[in-house]
Order: sequence, then C-alpha cells, then structure tokens
Amino acid sequence: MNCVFIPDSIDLEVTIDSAQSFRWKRTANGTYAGTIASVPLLAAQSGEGLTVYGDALDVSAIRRYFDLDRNYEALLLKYEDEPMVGARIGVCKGLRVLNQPVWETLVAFLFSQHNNVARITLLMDRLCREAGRKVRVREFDVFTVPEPEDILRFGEEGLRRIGAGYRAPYVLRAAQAVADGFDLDSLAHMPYDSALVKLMTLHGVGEKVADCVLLFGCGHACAFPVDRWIARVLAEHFPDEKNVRRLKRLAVERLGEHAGIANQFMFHCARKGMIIGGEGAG
DNA sequence: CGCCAGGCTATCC
DNA sequence: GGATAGCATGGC
Repeated sequence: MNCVFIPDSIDLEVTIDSAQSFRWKRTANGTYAGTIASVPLLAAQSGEGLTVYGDALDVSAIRRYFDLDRNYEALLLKYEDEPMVGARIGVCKGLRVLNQPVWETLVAFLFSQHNNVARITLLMDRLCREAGRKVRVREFDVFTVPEPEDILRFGEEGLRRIGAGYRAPYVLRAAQAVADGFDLDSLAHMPYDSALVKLMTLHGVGEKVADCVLLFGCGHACAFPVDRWIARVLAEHFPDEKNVRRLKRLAVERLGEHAGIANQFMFHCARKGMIIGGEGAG
C-alpha cells in the first residue's frame, strides 16, 4: 500500500457530489473509495490538496483524472463578471471537472437520462458489482466498471434486472458498437463538433448525454450539457429565447472555450439550491 | 401518494 | 423545422 500527497487545490467532496461521477463511495472516516481506469484507490482531502492511497499509484493519471493540471484560478477570473457564472464560483470553490474513462462516462450518462442522482449511483453500483471485477484497496472492496464485452455477456436481461429499465438496450447497443470497432478514444482527438456528431450516432445518445461524455470523459472543455437545471438558469438570463438548442448556443457564445467548466459551476449551484437569481429555491 | 429525475426515440404536424 | 407522448424505476 502506497500513499502520495498531491498539493494542488481541489474540494474533493464538492467535486464528487457534483453528479459528474457516480462511482466514489464515502467511507466511514471520510475518505472516498473508487477506481481510476480499473485501479482501486482511496482519496482523502488533505488541506487544500489530496492524499491518495493505493498500490502502484500513477500520479500523473490521478492528476489528470481530477484535472489538477488546469489553472482554475486563472480560468475562472474571466467569468467573474459574467452574470450566469460569477456569483457561483465562490460558493463552489474547489469544484473540478473530472476526466473520467470514456466508456465509464458513456455508461453512466446513458443511465442518467430521466433519472435522479441517487438512482444513477445505484445502477452503476449494481452494474459494477454484478458484471465488473472485485478489487481491493486497503480494507475496502471496490468493483470495476465492466468492459463492453462483459456487458454483452451480462445482456439486456441483466441490465433490466438491475433496474436499468428502458435504458438497458441503449447500454447494450453501445457495448456492441464499441466491440464492433466504434472508437471512443478518438473522440478526445477530434474537433468538438465532429465528436458530438459521432457520439450521437449511438442509439440512446442525444445531445445532452453526448455533451456530458465529451466534457467529463473526453476533455472537451467547451461541451455544454443542457439538462433541466441548466435550462432553468439559461431561461432566466435569456428570457426571450425558449428553444433549448439556441439557448445553448447563446450561452456558449458568451462563455467561450471553457463553457463546460462554467457549466459545472452553474449546474452544481442550481441543483444544490445555492441561491442566485431565484432559480435555486429547492 | 404524486411529482420529479444531468433525456431520448418515435411520431405527429 | 418544432412540439409532444411514452418510457422503467425509485427518491423524496
């Protein structure tokens, strides 16, 4: 068991509680157990930074996963006076946009549609428990996300049994596509627009899910997912526009190449009912 | 209990 | 092009 301290600033709890990953379990002593690319880890807040426990720690992979090489302070400065975002930066300071394995991100956000966070987490947990591998970190059992081939074996029946409902065929067909050569890794290297179009050729992947995969799994910082919460925020700032696609375009025009980073601050605050404007309430 | 959830597809006009 | 029903399931 190794241990490494990473001093870069992050708020682990806020980041993990912001509905971009559904894979980390809070343990009794306040650390989080999970995996990065099937490697089990234990992550803990240490001051402003992180302490990570595990075997064969790959520090650069951990830094990349938690987006610690991005200068958030500098990036967020340009949003200070942006009414959609500015006031939200301070209240979720330390929020980071994760870079998760793309297959894991795709499965999670296929599960996410018309679903709540508690149940998305439950579905991911059951899926990994039943179709993934058990690995161990310290005294904790952790389960890996099943590969596409594992899900093909698990079948639509398995997916329905764990409660995926009508999303079961979406996940199964995505697994089939990847097994047949759909190159998820290429999405990170393509221009955003082409990556979006390519992802949306998958059955069950619309624009919102595709944007989540591109933002949380492919490093496309401009990807701007519009769910119900973001739609509410946008509706307040662009009261004359009702069309969701045009709302998204208006927002991205204003927010620029890191629109997706800003999106995560907007989303988290809105979902947590953190005031600002009045859309929060909760 | 009824409403809602990080939506999408099919189908209508 | 834009609008709307139906979808499985469970949290709250």
